[in-house]
Amino acid sequence: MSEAAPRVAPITRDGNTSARVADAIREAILDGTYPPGSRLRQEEIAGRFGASRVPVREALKVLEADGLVTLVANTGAWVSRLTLAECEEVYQTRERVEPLLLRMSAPHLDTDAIDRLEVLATRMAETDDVEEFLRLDREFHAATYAGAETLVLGDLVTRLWGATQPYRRAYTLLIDAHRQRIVHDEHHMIVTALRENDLESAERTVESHIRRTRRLLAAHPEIFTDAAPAAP
Amino acid sequence: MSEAAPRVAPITRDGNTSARVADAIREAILDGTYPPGSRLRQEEIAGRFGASRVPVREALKVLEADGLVTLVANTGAWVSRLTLAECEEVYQTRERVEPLLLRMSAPHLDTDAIDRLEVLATRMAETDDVEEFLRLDREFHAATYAGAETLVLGDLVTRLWGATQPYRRAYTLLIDAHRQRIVHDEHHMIVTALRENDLESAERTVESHIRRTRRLLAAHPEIFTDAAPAAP
DNA sequence: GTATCCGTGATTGCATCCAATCTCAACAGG
DNA sequence: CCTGTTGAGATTGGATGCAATCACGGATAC
Repeated sequence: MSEAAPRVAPITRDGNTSARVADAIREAILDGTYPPGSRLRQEEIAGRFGASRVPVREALKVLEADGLVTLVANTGAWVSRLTLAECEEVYQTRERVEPLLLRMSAPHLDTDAIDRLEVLATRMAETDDVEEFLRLDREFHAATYAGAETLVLGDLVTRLWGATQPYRRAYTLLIDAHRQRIVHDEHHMIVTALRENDLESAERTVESHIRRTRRLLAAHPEIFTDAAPAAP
Repeated sequence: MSEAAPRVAPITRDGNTSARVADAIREAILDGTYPPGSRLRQEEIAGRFGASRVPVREALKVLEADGLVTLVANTGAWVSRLTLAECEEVYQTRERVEPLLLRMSAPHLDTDAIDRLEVLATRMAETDDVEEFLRLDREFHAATYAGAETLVLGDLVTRLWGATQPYRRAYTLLIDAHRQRIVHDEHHMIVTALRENDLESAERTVESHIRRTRRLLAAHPEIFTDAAPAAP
């Protein structure tokens, strides 16, 4: 490893080092610290967390199942890179699945929760910072789904969001998305539909919200052709 | 462990022991060898495969991400057991996602492939053996999706099938599903829709095919209350 | 100048060993 | 008779070390 990375976490012996490592790597991928195509070396990561390579390997396996990391036997691990086609596939899947999750969540959202959604939607329209926009966007949609008492579907949607996060960031940087009024209109439409308990309308709105993003991504294939050391 | 389990596989050193172990455990869960709720001991599995516990643990992590195994830190691993509500959730997800996968697959299925589908559907209607019925059913639907050149959606559907496989088996045993004419009618309807390149009809048919199964499962909650040593 | 073939260093995969934690049954107390 | 506690055994979690494999640069042939 090139430089002596400082230990990010103190030594804990709580019996789930690999889970901590997985969460930290996931976080680093989602916040852009590890961009798509970058190599993940076991020893470097292990050093960074004051752990051995065993829990790191387990974490990488988990992240591979999450679709965030691509492993090649005897060769190494890279942060997954999606092609445009794969990204569209994920978005199409989201178009089908997120309306369902919203439908399951809606009945359990009380007035307070919906008020908070409105606040988030408004703050999102006002911020100029891309990272904050992304964070609020994620938080908003997560909050719309928070009522769902699901075991598998919530995890699935989280995974789908995670897989496309780097491209959402690139696209937001490119498009200046917070300026696109339609995005915020859609968010407020979702809030209204939830307030009025109109599940049909809520479902249709998220669906077209996602579809619109997919089509915009498809209109900017250059996002997917950035050069960087990558796995095949 | 009670008896010395024979080595199932010869010693290979191809650099992916953990993948082999994961596949084998998955297989064992899907074919009912390890029923839901049964405990998976690392050492026993390691012995069975002539491997050490390290690759076994990696395999268990992967299977946990697949939803097939439930891990509890410092305690152990169990084959996942779904509640009726969770199972319905998975089925509802499948109702949304599989039509999409079929739509993506259909254009790439040639006449030969569709002929083979018809053969599978017919054989399924003729068999009396539950295990064979399950195998053919799985094979039929997998074949309808085989045209899809997807990276994530195919895996997702495979996962969803895997998570519900034990309950599909229990339900088939209970219901004598191969006698239910509607099942085979639906299969043939899918074949016909594919032959006529009618994507809308194909989508709607798989959707109701899955929905019907979900409702039948919901009508037999006793499937989910079998007593067995289980994780909380 | 280009393509092919090693050989060395770096990196991964796995087995073994030790520490930490949980399970479970026997036991003491109410 | 029931409940809470405790200690031995079983089981998991993680660190270290070694063998296998791969990446990559230099040398050689054409």
